[in-house]
Amino acid sequence: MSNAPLALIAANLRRERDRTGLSLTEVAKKAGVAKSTLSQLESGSGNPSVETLWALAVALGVPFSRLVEPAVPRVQVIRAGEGPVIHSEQAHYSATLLAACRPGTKHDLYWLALEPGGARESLPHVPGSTEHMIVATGRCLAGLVDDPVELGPGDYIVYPGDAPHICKALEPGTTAVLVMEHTA
Amino acid sequence: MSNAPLALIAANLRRERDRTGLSLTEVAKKAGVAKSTLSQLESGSGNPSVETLWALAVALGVPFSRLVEPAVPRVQVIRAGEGPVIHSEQAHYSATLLAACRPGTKHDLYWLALEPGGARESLPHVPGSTEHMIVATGRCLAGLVDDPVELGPGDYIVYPGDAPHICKALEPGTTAVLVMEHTA
DNA sequence: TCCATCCGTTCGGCTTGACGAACACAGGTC
DNA sequence: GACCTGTGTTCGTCAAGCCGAACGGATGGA
Repeated sequence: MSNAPLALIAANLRRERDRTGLSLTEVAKKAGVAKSTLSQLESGSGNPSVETLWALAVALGVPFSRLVEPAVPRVQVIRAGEGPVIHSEQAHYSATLLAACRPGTKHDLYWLALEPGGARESLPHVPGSTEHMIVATGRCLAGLVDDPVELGPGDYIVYPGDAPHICKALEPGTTAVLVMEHTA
Repeated sequence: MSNAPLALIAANLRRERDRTGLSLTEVAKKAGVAKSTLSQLESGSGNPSVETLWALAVALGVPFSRLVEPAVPRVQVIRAGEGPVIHSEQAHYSATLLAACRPGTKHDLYWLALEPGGARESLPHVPGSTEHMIVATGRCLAGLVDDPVELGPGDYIVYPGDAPHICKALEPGTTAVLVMEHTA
């Protein structure tokens, strides 16, 4: 979240336009903005209005945020038990980080291995974050602290990550995938 | 991706400011913009420049895109076998959509149930997309068509979604979580 | 009641983004 | 060579965003 998104926007506009293979003139016409405006934006001068940038995003066929945020990466495999184990506070669970939230992406990916006994109770973290959990094997209790839900294999739950939530295994060998989505 | 983000921005600004509990005056001062400007923006009139909106996003402690895109939900559970099955071309596999890529988010979440026999070979889809797969149960062959990798429970793989890739069960009852990340 | 202090809104001004036209340049075609 | 059509750039003009100040309203002491 740098303080000067203008250069970033310039680079993004250029990159996306290159991707489509369209000319500056074509994109400008398609978006309904003056080509002079687009030219200035791609050169890094100028502070576009939201409407202008929006029109360009539509013309380029990309989501708005693609023009305002950094770019991104190929094939990688992490074998079970190989990845960096992030938390392991109690012996009752471990979380392996599979994919960290690189700049440009908006989610972390964890593999959870849970054992009955301790409840993993998380305090709210980053405001605006959302957690998605899919149970792979076993059974567990998950969701908000004041309204947990029992889940089995293949079950899926979403809940706000910025509210107190819980995750507690009901069977030995319970595993799950956790997608931590950062909207903030 | 409506064509009039102004009303959306207005609502988002108001909502985020309410969340912080700050007054209009405070936020404006913190962001370094005139409170008159913020007032107009929250009332839906006005088409802010990127810099202005950026400053407000920083002041509110939210990512830029949070102000430009629709809001999100709360707790939701999809039981195994309940969600909409998106593809089921061959009897050899089914994909259940758990979380669709809502505007503002950047990934789809699928639960895959695979049976040996057919190979699910996907043509490249959206340029710039990336797929993350974690095997829940069973074994399968996944990755790029010309260099597949054998995976077991808990194994994780990332690969570009815009290249030809494959997913083929090696055991009956193979299940996996698929995160389709849209960077474009 | 009066005053103080906050809230958010509405009002002129200055600044700046967006536009269209004119511009310089490159690659074809005759 | 002259000519046209495309590229992307740089100008001057106009509209609009942004600003600060002045405003009406709500609250809370003294």
